[in-house]
Amino acid sequence: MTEEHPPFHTEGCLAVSRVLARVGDKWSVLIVMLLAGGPRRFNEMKRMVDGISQRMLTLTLRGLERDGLVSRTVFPTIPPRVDYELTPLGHSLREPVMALGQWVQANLADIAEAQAAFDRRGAPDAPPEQVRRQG
Amino acid sequence: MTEEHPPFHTEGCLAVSRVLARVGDKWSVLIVMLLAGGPRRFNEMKRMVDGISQRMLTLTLRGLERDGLVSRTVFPTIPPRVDYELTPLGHSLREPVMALGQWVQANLADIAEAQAAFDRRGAPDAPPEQVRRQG
DNA sequence: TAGTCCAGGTTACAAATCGTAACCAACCAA
DNA sequence: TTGGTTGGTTACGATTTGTAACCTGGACTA
Repeated sequence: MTEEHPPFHTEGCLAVSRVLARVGDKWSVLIVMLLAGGPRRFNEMKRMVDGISQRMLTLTLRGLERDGLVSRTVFPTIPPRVDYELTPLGHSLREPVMALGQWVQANLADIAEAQAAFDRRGAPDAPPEQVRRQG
Repeated sequence: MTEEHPPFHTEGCLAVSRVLARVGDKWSVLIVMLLAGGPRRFNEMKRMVDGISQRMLTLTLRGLERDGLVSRTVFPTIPPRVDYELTPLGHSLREPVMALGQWVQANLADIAEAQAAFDRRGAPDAPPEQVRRQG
C-alpha cells in the first residue's frame, strides 16, 4: 500500500485512454478525416469509406455523435436525407489525429520491418530467447 | 463513372488507420505512456495499469513488440524476470500520443457533457454500450 | 519429503463486439 | 403491383476481449 499513484495511472489518463480508444478506432479515424472536408450524407460516406458496412458506419457515427465530435441533421424528406458534419470539437481533433497519422506514415516502413522480423523469429521454430542484460 | 478516389481513401490512409487502431487501442496507449518513464517488469505493469488482465497485458505487449515499439528482455532466473522497454521507435511515438492525450484532457469536459446530452436525448433507460461491469 | 510461493505466461471458456447480409419504412416512378 | 430510393435496424456467425484456472521450476518451509 501507500503506493504512489504513478502519473499515468490517474483517472485523467484512464479517461484519456478510453476516449482515445474510441476516436482512435479504425473507422472513426477515417470518418473524421472524411468529414474534415465538409458535411456528407450517409450513403455518400458509405461509398467513400469503401469496406465499411452500413452497420459499422451507423455505429461509428453514433459513437462520434455521442462524443460530440459529429453532428447529425435529418431532413424529413422522402427518401430521407441525413447530413453528418464535424462539430467544432471534431474539427479541433483533426490536428492531433493528423499528427499521429503523420507519425504512422513516417514510420510505416520501420513498423512493417519490425513485424516481419518478429514473425520470422517466432514462426519457424522455437528460437532461444536471447538474454541481453544481467539481472 | 463517378468513381474518383477521395484523398483519404488512398492505401496510405488505410495503412495509417490500421496502425492507428493498433497503437490507439485502450491498453496500448496506457502501456506506452507507462513505459515512457523507463523499463518495467511484467507484474509491475500489471499492478500499475490496474484493470488489465494478465492475458491482455501479454497480448498488448506482444502486439507492441511485434510493431517494434517495445523490446522484451528475459532474464533466465528463478523466478523469471522480464523487462519491457520502449524502443527508439516507441519513444518517438510518445510525442503524437501525448498530443492526442492532451487534446482529450483539454476536451474531456466537453466530451462528457456531449455524452450526457446524447444519452438524455436518446434513451433514458437504454444506455448505449458504456462500461457495464466494474471491478 | 511434500507443500507452497513467485513471476510470467498459457490455456479454456464466457461475454462482448465486429462484420455480412437480409429486412424495414415511406414514398415515387413505371 | 412491382421496383427503386435513403437511412437504418435486426439476425447471426466470426473475431476479439475479458476472466479464471493452470503451468513452470527452483527456493523456501514445515
